Amino acid sequence: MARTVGERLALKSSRRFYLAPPGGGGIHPRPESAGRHADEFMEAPKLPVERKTLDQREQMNELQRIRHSAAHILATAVLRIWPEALLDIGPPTDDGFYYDFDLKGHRFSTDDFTRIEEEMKKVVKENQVFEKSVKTRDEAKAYFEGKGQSFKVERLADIPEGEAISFYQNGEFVDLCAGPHVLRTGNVKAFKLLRVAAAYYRGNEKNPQLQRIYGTAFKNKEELEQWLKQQEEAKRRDHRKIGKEMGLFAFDDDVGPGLPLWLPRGGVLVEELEKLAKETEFEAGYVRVRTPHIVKEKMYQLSGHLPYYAESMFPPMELKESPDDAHPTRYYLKPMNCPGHHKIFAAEPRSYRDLPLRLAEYGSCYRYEQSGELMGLMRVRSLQMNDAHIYCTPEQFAEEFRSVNEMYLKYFKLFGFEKYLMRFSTHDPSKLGQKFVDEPELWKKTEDMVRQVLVDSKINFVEVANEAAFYGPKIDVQVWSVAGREFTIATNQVDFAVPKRFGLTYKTRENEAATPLCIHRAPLGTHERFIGFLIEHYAGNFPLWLAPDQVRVLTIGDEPSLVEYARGIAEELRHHHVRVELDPGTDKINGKILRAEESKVHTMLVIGGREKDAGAVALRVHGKGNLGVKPRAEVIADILASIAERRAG
RNA sequence: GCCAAUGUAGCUCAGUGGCAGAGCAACGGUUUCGUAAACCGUAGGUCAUCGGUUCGACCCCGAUCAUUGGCUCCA
Repeated sequence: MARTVGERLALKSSRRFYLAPPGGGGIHPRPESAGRHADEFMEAPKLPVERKTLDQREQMNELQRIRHSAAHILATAVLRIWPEALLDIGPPTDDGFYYDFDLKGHRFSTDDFTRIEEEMKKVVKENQVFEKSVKTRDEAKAYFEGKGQSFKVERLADIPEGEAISFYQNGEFVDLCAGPHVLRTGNVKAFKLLRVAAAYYRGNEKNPQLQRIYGTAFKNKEELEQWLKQQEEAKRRDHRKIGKEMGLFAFDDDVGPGLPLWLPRGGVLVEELEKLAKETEFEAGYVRVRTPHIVKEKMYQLSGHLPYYAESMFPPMELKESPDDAHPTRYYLKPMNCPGHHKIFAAEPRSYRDLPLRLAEYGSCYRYEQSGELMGLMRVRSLQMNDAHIYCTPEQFAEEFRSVNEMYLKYFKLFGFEKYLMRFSTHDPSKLGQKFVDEPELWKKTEDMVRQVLVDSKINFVEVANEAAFYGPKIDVQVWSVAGREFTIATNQVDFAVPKRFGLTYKTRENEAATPLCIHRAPLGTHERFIGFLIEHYAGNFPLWLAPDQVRVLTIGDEPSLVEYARGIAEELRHHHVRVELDPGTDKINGKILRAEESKVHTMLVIGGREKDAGAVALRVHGKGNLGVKPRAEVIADILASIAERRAG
């Protein structure tokens, strides 16, 4: 995880297609699907993998070399046990390494790990030297053809003419490899195999599936142990685990995969986020709209979703005028909100005086994500987006974009996000009119403006050419789940193409029709993913304003006057809309505290005879322990202030 | 969608080709207590679903569903 942004980006692979309809030959823009924007609220485009130069490879740090060498040692061991295995590649990764094999007669399973690791240990103990040699292209080809290593033969073709074709050998194992490695196998002192997985050859699903073995390696056993411990820690923060423990959300087979049920405590998180967004957006001059969940097929033909996006949409429902109606009207569940908002723009005549028009909606969308892609709350099929579309004139554009960006930063500060990456995606001028809409001046102008906004805000960002949406540049905010997966949590996109497709116009001061520019933005992404991320970010220990259980009043015993005093406190808090419960039972105070701590109740007010007599409460805060006896009024005032100010603690 | 692993009480998990188990939670009592577990009892299960093998299947086999780990996808 210590990888720099640049390194991380370089590892990502790219398989985007804006273009290339099936069998369509030439490159031309995808239909201007409004939906495209919305989806990028959800998903990160992957970044292009560029073949590393030999210079870059030389800069591999020690840990990466260890891991790269560990991959070779793994392959050495596997070939000793299964000599018929075909080899693909075995690079270091962010937190370890893998090696891809094609092995017909055997499916790797974790049961094989002990055996493979034993063999790897032998290789390490043999302390073989990693010896580099150079072959000509023909020699290399002949060598691998002789061994039947067909993947290696194909990989040879990737090496540019003029670049040396190098091999590394340790013991009996020889691999096509640009290096670098550690000096000897004995330098790989701490490693562990982690999991097996399938991986398509060259990442293309049309290619054969290889068996991939993942592992990790460190400089020494201590660092390995520490990393394994951290992985355990991460598992405890997993939003799926905490969500179950805290009763935040649930899935049910009868409801369907990827369709979360928000339980009352999770519903609190939803409500609080919406409250935050509505206040923030109101202050920023947004107006709220609402659009239906189902929309006629015609709309998605106009937006361009059909037919290209159809497979990511739930299949349509058909309305027949009569049982044998040959032309039923089809309705689709909306996969995004943009088309509806465009129609709201179009619903009334617009003047330049109406702009900027900022239409906001926490819209419910449905997407038929592939079954294998679903992941807790992070990737779902029903989602609610913190969506808005800002329609404005070119003159207003920079200011609007800037204030959207500020809204992001305000949110991130509020939640204390530190580890995120803003990725600025721009166009490639050579692909204007193909991958990108042919508006060279608008591209340049808006990209310069976006870049300036980012520079002015002094936040870290990376700029990635050729990754913009076809209709304009954009900023994606990338975060990482505790499990290490990367997600787009928020997005801010410029659109100077789709409003035209919808025929949206406003009257200028000169009384001419002009097409507005549009900004698609979702700083809080979707409830599902954002809350999933928040759960992990806070490890379920939410600040008071967000905490599903804000306050619990615990009595020491159930003596009636004591319970009465405690109930009065709870009622006063509830009157101020604090989520408070009373625990008046006969359980021992230790037991009550244990249960409150376990369910992550933020503030516990312990009430015994002494507190009652003094008009006080004993304050205890989750994770902070007993904070002592304080006057009742003071504690209540502080609770209310903390909630109103959305304090961090 | 593809490959693999997993699926036992609300939760966390034991278990065996021959009557289905524990702790916590729930429920009923007893206990009247000072900052992370007082005690006793009760109830809770089509062992994911469907089919097969077997005298007998939670266990072995197959299919399906779901989850998880990857791959692919991500408009």
